[in-house]
Amino acid sequence: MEIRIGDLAKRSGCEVVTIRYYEKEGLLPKPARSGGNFRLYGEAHIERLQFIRHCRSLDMTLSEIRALLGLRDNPMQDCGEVNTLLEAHIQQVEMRVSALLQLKRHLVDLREKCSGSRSVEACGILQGLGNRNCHGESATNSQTSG
Amino acid sequence: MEIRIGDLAKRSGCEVVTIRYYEKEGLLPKPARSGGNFRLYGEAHIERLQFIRHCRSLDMTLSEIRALLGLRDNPMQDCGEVNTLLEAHIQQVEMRVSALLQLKRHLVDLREKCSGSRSVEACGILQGLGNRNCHGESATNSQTSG
DNA sequence: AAAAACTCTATAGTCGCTATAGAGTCAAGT
DNA sequence: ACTTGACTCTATAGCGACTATAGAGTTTTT
Ligand SMILES: [Zn+2]
Ligand SMILES: [Zn+2]
Ligand SMILES: [Zn+2]
Ligand SMILES: [Zn+2]
Repeated sequence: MEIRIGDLAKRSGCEVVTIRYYEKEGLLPKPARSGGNFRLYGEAHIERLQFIRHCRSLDMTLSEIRALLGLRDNPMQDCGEVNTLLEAHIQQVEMRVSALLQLKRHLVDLREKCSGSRSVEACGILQGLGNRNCHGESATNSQTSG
Repeated sequence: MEIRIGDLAKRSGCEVVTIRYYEKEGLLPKPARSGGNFRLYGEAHIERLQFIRHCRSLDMTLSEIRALLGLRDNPMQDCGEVNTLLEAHIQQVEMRVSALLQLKRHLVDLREKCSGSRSVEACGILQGLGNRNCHGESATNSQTSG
């Protein structure tokens, strides 16, 4: 059961170049080669690539995935690290969600500011964007002394 | 009122290199130079950079910001485009939020799968990640025929 | 004058791919 | 055997929005 890179791409829903990229990044082990130097993949590669794609669909970074693969490759280990990693990832996602929601609220506020007037000059949106006190910059920026 | 790049950076809460980058990208006009070839900025630059940073804090891309600046530079125009751009941006943010929420739900489901067992091999999380049917791939992937 | 702090340009790196160029390989048709 | 076409190979550059570095020059402070 040896398939070529194109078939693997089809099976995994991932581009050929991406597969080669994963190989270069050390996520996929180097496969056997045919006489004509084509990559030949087996079941293990297929399954591993699906694992990677699954993790990617969950927005994990390649380095998170590398860590998970490393754990998977040593099945005798304690799975505590898996939990830790997943937990950290969930928190990252949560943080991004709340940041985006705050963002959206601000954007919607901004949208209200255009009273449907005509000129750009009078548009409340652009005025709002030009106003530095429009929304709190306290979160990221705490060094005001100088 | 001419300030140097470092002061502008402090005022705008943005790195020196980033300011130079904005200049190269055409978002900030080339400033005057001192005898020693240092950039010298005036009020207009400060205000414009604050506008840019404000937009960036709303996660707008530089090309969206470029468009807004272009509109702002021609104040007689109709502000309809401003609205359109903002509306599109809000929708993008909304889409990202819902994608992230779906993601989070999946991640939380996954987290439940680890029953606190010990070995990585038996960990439900890794098993879940290895299972291609774990979550619907119908959204992105519709070409199953071949 | 010397040291520290700032600025200059140019270049490469980040992440997770995507796109391109130019060459080689393979299977099918004639 | 020859050609066509689909596939694959390596190597390199580009995306976006920066960040980091090197090596030189300028200004300010001591
Ligand atoms: Zn308006
Ligand atoms: Zn604001
Ligand atoms: Zn577990
Ligand atoms: Zn899943």
